[in-house]
Amino acid sequence: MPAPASQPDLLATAPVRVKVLLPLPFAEPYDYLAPADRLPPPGTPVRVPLGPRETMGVVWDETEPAGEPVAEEKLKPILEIGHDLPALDADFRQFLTRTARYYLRPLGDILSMVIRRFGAARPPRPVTVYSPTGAEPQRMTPARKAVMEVAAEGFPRTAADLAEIAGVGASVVKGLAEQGVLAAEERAADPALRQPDPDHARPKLNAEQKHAAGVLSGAVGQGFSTTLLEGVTGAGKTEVYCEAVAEALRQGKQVLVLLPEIALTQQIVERFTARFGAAPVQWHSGLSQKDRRLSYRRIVSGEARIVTGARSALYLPFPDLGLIVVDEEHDTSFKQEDGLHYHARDMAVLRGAVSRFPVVLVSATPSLESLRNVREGRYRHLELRSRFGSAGLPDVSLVDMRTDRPPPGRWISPLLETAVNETLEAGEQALLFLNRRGYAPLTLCDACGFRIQCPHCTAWLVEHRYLGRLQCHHCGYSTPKPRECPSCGAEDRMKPCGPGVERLAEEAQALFPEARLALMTSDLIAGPEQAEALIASMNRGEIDLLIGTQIVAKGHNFPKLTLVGVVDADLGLEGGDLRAAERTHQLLHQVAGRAGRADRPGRVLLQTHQPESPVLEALAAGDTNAFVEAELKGREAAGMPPYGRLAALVLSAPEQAQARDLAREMARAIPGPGDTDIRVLGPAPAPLAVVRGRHRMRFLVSSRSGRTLQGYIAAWLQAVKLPAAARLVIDIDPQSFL
DNA sequence: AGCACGCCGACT
DNA sequence: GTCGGCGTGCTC
Repeated sequence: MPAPASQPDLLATAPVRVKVLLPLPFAEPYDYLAPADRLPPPGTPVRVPLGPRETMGVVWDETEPAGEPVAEEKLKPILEIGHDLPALDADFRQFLTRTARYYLRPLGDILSMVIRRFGAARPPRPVTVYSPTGAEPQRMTPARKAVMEVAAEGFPRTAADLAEIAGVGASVVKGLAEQGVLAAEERAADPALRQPDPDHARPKLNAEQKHAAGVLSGAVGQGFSTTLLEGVTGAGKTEVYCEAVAEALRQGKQVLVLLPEIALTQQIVERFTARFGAAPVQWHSGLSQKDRRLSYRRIVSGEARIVTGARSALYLPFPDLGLIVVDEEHDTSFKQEDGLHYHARDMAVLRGAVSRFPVVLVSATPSLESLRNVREGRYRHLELRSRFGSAGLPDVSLVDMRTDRPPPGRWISPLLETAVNETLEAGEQALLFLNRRGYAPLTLCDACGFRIQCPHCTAWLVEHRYLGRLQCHHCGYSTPKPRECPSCGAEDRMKPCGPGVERLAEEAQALFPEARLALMTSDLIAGPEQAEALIASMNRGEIDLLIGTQIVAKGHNFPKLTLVGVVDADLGLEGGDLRAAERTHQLLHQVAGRAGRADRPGRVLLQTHQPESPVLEALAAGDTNAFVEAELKGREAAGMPPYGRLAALVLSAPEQAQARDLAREMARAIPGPGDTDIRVLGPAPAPLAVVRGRHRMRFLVSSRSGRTLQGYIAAWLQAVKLPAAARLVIDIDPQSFL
């Protein structure tokens, strides 16, 4: 806050125009005034007036004059420089600009991701802590004695802490301080961070790992490169990329390790702590506000040298970033699908390109995008074989559900049932995997056939029996399960239809009454600590049969697990999602990686109605290369990613007729065919035609040859004027088409 | 994103 | 006759 007296002084020299980018949906920065002799350089955070209010912004680079400059008399002065806020360096500003251009979003929207965090930069107010001076109190009372004993432990503590531990009132501490028995001292509330040591515990690497580690470390400090590090679970990928992390530390660089799921961070944190002798700084949505603020300050000050983070960590202004590792690079949760759509893996590569440092993508089952980039020579490729050799791979077999049929209303086939029994009798653990949350995905009236639908969306409501409610997995709507049919009024005729994990658990408990069973799903696990507790319990052998959704298939290692049953291996193959086959393959490969890590050979049973599908055949044969080869050929033939490109445009409006009419209007503005290979499909009702009461129409834009679509879409949209009630969401490289 | 300005229904 | 609904548009 500038002293009022200094205001006239600020404007004493002729003020000049400065570009300031605001965290609002504007593509261009606004002009403000700053004193010529104290010109804030680009990247400086500033507070500026905007209409009747104020907002934070960032001084931006001079841009190409977009048109008429704003009239001089409209310009307002910058109010304040954000002294304790992080400046955005030129590379980072360039990164934001490129992100905006790639995803066709106003630059200000991208900046808002950065500015949202500014609140965390303010240091906490210093606290007063007390430690003994060595002097004796004038009169020793029991209360004073208790305080002195706690203080003698040697850690400076706040008055409140001392009093609480000693079990006395805070006034006792104050009294001792006044007498000079305790010395007061101001302490910045951020404790010092223990720094990682690149040479703390260097692992023994085999020849292959050593080679890979050498290549990765050698790339650090040598400009931009992208390397795909591929290797099955247990092949030592983490140990290998940690050598590159160590090299970056030696060069004084910060390192960002991106992880797809909070559930995964705990074990990575432990491994990093063991390797470097200090815990990495974490950044993810599960942090408390206090921890997040602390992490933020450590990251933007450069104190944090190794940061493990979720995708949003990419948009933190690291002052010294010199390496990004994207672990589990194939994971679909790197693509943010709401609000700002961006793919953290792709943006990590962009970040490295802009700032000229290496990026390492790590996976047991790389995405087809990355594999193609390897084939085209854009990415380096390092492969690690399993240290157990191929003998460690589990035995995958298909269960044909058309012949090996479970009884009606059940989903565990006799073959799978037998296998589970054998496993449990041998004292080993089994896992049943079904990627469907809840009890039943559909509830219908067996009197009239009525199906319960979400009132706001076009999705069925999913029964969650432990909650006793029906829930919409798209908008979160939930309602108690009705006893009467909402349509015909028949009582007690609402029947669950199809399996969810909760129902599968019920079936399993009935089939295996002796088994100690645990259910692991994203909605039953409150946070990383709970996930960790469940994993630990599994490792201690307190669970015989684990039942779960996707969440169980993410990077855990259960040594006593020897059987995995995939209850519906077809699930991912339906629904017209172009990546379904790839996802199924990755998922099963990951699940397969769980089984039989130690001395026991693992078994995987895939229940399917399509045992002859090439995907399942390739999996049963354990032939990953065959799968990748076939899938890449198919994508190329279809002109689909990673060969072709896609973008989805979803137009939504409160009224169906309005959405339809506006979509037609947009369709009329579609640029003529010209000589391009770009095609527009639609408008069609989006797969989820109604979400949160808004009616959605979708266009799909595709280029078979892989030409970028951004220019085409931008030109198209320039010709369209939409009313305020309508919203248009552009999704470049959509993952799911919902 | 906010926030104001601006034209049509139920209230003192 | 006014208070207030949120549709449209502007903010350097």
